[in-house]
Amino acid sequence: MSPKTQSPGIAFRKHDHRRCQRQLLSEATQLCAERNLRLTSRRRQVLEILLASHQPMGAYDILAELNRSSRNEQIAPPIVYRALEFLLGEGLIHRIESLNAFISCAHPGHRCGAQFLICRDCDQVAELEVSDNDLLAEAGDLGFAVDHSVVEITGVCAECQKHVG
Amino acid sequence: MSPKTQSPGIAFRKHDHRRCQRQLLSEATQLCAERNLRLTSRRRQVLEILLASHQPMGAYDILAELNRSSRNEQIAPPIVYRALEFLLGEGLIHRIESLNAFISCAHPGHRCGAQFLICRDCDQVAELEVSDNDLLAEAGDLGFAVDHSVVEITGVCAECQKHVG
DNA sequence: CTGTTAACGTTATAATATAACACTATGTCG
DNA sequence: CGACATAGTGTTATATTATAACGTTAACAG
Ligand SMILES: [Zn+2]
Ligand SMILES: [Zn+2]
Ligand SMILES: [Zn+2]
Ligand SMILES: [Zn+2]
Repeated sequence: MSPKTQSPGIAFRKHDHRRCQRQLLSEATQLCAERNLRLTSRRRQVLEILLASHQPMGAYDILAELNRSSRNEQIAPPIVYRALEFLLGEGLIHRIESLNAFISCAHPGHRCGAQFLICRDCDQVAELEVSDNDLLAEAGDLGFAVDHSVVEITGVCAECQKHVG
Repeated sequence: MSPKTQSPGIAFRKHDHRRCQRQLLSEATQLCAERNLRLTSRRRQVLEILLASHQPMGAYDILAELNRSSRNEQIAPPIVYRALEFLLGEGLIHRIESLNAFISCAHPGHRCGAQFLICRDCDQVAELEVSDNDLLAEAGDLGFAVDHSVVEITGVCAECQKHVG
């Protein structure tokens, strides 16, 4: 049996992230093996950068991180974007459209889109996994065949609401 | 009594768009009057460009359109972005994050975010107005104070599904 | 008018993303 | 093994989207 995925909203709760990180990387490795795909070192490198936190990162932040760790090579944007493209395609990461940023997936494997809560105070982002019935029903009524959905809710997280008062 | 707004999914149905356009522009004018805001000629110009269709347009497409219509001035990006910012703020248009594009709002006034169906075949975009209970419930459970929500569903519209088979 | 502010115009530049093409690693088959 | 096909990588240049900064003009209140 494969390891358990993270519960919704993990980023907003204290947890043993070291463990979380290891688990997600191992799930990714396994998933690529099952699908007969190559999680090359570049791809893993980019995934690991994103797995280091539950924060979203811009492509150029990732690029900078790559260039920091790997001395004496100068890595260029296409390398990052290609790795991101692969990881997106396999549902190992997500793109946050409203931030032009990328974030590691909290429960890899689902390719159909996720939902995010984005705190505009602390910039933390939590991935949910809600079945989005109301919307899908409406789409269905109009005969629309859903492919991918982007749901990004901006606001203030519980923690930050306390600190404002 | 103010004029009726468009029903959900208007862009996917045949309708008298000339009328639709006039109505939305008049609603916008009225709404700005009520709010004591200036719908200046630049702002109206940009709104009219977006009202010309129910299609999303990139900022630079709008810019090109401005430069086409107004001979002998060369308009620059900030002008467009500022008009867009105003229109967004008043809920007269929306930003489609996953397309980096802007679209006229089908029922102006609601500032809290909308839902879109985006056909990847014909590029048409329909605005819905669904109360998004499942998501808001989950956000509520986590104590998250919602501010703005982005919902963009990509797929194939009913019409395009026919033409594929 | 005259001071105050909002909107506009202009220039330059930042931030994000991709096209195009050459090179290298990986695996297949004779 | 060695030739081939293909997927992945590296490199350069450039496209696309968006904003900073600052001066000018228009609108409006006193
Ligand atoms: Zn974690
Ligand atoms: Zn927060
Ligand atoms: Zn219409
Ligand atoms: Zn369509």
